[in-house]
Amino acid sequence: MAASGRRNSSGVDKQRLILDAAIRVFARQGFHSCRVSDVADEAGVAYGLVYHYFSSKEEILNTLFTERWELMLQAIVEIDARDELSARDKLGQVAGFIIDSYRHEPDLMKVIIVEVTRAANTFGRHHLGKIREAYNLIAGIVEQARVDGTFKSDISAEFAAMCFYGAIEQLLTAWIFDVLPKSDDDYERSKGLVVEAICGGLETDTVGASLAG
Amino acid sequence: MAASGRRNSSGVDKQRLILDAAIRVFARQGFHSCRVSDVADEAGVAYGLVYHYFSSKEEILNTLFTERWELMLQAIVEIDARDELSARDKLGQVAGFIIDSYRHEPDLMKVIIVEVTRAANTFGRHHLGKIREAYNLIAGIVEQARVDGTFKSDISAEFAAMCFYGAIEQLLTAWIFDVLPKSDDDYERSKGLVVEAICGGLETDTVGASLAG
Amino acid sequence: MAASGRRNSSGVDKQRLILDAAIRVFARQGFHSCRVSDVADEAGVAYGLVYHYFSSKEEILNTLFTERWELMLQAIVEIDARDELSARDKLGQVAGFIIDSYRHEPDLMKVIIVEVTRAANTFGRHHLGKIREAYNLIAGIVEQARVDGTFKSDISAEFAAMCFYGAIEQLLTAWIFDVLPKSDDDYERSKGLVVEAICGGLETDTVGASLAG
Amino acid sequence: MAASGRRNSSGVDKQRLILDAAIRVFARQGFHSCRVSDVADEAGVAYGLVYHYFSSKEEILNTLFTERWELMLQAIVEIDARDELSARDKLGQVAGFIIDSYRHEPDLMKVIIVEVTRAANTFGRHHLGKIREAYNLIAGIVEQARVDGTFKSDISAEFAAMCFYGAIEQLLTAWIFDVLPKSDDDYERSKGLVVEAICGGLETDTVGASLAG
DNA sequence: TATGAATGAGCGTTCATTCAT
DNA sequence: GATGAATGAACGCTCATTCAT
Repeated sequence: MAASGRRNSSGVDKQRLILDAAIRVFARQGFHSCRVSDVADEAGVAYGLVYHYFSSKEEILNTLFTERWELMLQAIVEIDARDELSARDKLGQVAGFIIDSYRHEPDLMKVIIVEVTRAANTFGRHHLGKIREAYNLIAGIVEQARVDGTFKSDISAEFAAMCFYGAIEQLLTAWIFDVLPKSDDDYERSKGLVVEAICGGLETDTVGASLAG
Repeated sequence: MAASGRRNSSGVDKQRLILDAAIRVFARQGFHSCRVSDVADEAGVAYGLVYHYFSSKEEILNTLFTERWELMLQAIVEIDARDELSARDKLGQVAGFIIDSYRHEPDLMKVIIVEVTRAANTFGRHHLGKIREAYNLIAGIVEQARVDGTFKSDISAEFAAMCFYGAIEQLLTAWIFDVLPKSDDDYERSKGLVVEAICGGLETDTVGASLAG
Repeated sequence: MAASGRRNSSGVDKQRLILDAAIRVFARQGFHSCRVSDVADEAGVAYGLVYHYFSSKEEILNTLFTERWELMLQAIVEIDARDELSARDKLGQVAGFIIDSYRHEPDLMKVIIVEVTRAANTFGRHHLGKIREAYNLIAGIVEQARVDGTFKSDISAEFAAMCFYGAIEQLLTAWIFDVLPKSDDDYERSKGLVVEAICGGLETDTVGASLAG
Repeated sequence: MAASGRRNSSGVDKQRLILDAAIRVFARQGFHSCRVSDVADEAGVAYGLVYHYFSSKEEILNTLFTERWELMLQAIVEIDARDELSARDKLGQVAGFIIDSYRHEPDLMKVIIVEVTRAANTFGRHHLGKIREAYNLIAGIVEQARVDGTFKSDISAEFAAMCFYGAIEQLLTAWIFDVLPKSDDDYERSKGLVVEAICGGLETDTVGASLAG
């Protein structure tokens, strides 16, 4: 329980202190626009200590991303393992997990989305493998539903996963940059709505709608 | 026709030359990882000349974005004006326009997406207004369908626009970074599929599906 | 004649300016103990201009070394080509060239000896090939004399070259660090003495001396 | 015998451990290119301990140099005291001592030569006094021979000492950097050859040779 | 227009040294 | 003695931008 993180006499885990400070600074100023000294100042530690714990500024970001992304991958795996859930419900749980992550740690999620997953040609590049794992897990959920006939078979699972993931990431981005309103209620309702939009479609379920397809 | 672009004695529009070189260089190396001299070299001009036509490296990117984004906004406006089209068809035309843009000018679209719309806390920030215009136009199409009853009213138009735009941008991002296959056929089919996924939903149109919503 | 060195409007070759400043600064403070800004200040140019002409601080030193060492190699080759000279006379010319180099450009020679040829495990390492060329040229002169019987055959040419070069370099080092006196007369007399010491030996030419060998 | 070096409970003299580790690390990486922690790692101690025994990284090198150089000075003094030896024999003993030092402790001698005696404008500077003592002792041997007529009087003792010392140091440097071959036989023969070269001269003892002087 | 020499602020990183435990 | 976390000054290098020609 008191496992990770060295703890010095003052009971503070300086490495954690630096990581948390980095979250705030990266979220506020952006990874490229901040200096290592900004992180050190925010953490209240000396400049060099950052390099005692991390080999570079990049490694701080890598650590933040990996820590959190791994949690998400685990969560999706666990959700996918619950056989009692339908594909739609599984996707709903996934959306819920991601949206809750943003609710509880908006700065961290902002950093991960803005500086890593959406920064596809800089940091995202290094983590594309891990990012794809998430796509693949989502695609797996879709694929199962295609096989059992609840999802349309003419839309490939990979394609569907992109639409689903893209919609959620756009949602978070919209919150991050104040393009969509964000009350507790907005967050809660969004969990269901994003799944309704992607799984059920925007169209009302009329005969006309299905014919128009 | 001979509208924009000064033409010097040698008949070459150096400004255009620089812009086109910038597209290739930004796409290849990324905006932050390239130097102004890389762009100048690619264009075959002295790098001082870049500053004759553009006030800064950023202004090159701004110009590229604005040029293209304006075209897209116009296209959406025109699509939206065609009263004979259903909302789904309008969205299909929008998706088609964006996908074709990528097909015909992948480097330019890569730059716009990777360096501007997805770089929300650097360049995207400066263009958020213009980007929102696109969101709003799409939302307008959705809103019309909500009013006439073809689209679900419990999903707000703004929310739906995010899902739709996010799905398409994710699709292009996947192509850009080779996460999804990209043959001519893939491009063509995707136009219909992305609309089918978002408007019609991933689920098959069974009674069960509508009950599950 | 006006060949090397770009010349700007003010008629000054800034690259040369920087090289000459570097000679003074490196000689005064040592390569490792000076900053690039010290060189720039000494040259009276902006910091960045140093990097306009040289890719790194090291390249400045490399350039200084290579320029001068090449001259020396050429000189030795030319001396060696003069068939009318005996081996001793050739070595005398070589010693004379090196000693004159120090007389006329003590700072440059100090830098070359202290920072390159004697810094065998840092810069000397990179130039060992060129340094060996000098050893080999000297060994070539000795070898010729071994063949014609004027030099002892039991001392290999390579070994002899080391003794000769080592003695001269030590001599210059002694001058550099004020261990030996250095008047114009000292310099002139040294040219003959170092050859006399190495070729003729320290011992007087008595029967006893040869028996003692 | 149990003189220097504290011994702790575990029977290990940590100071000696650090010094020996430093010899290996300095020889392998060079003094400037290694960190204090490299030395500590090599010694298997925490790097804070290095500062318990030495006031600075430099003091480690100073200690290594001083220890060894003092031994050499003592040896030369003892050799010089042996009245039964000729000057040439004394110089032969000195050369033998230095060459044997390198044979038995090549790393230590490499460090002393490369990092101190040849690094004249950094560490050599601090030890110039001690280094000069060696020059002077050698010069003393030569001077004695000049007085008794066995050595040429027109070559000053100080000058001769430089030639002799320079030749030997160059020889060791050549071995250190693999410029000359180094078998046991090479080492043994070199002892006599270096003296033969400097005292007897490279030239064969012909009348011509003495006339040429 | 066109060139590229010249400028200089800015930043990531290293590492010797200190010190609380 | 022994540890290694903590400090912070120092420096090489980049590159957008300016400007004289």
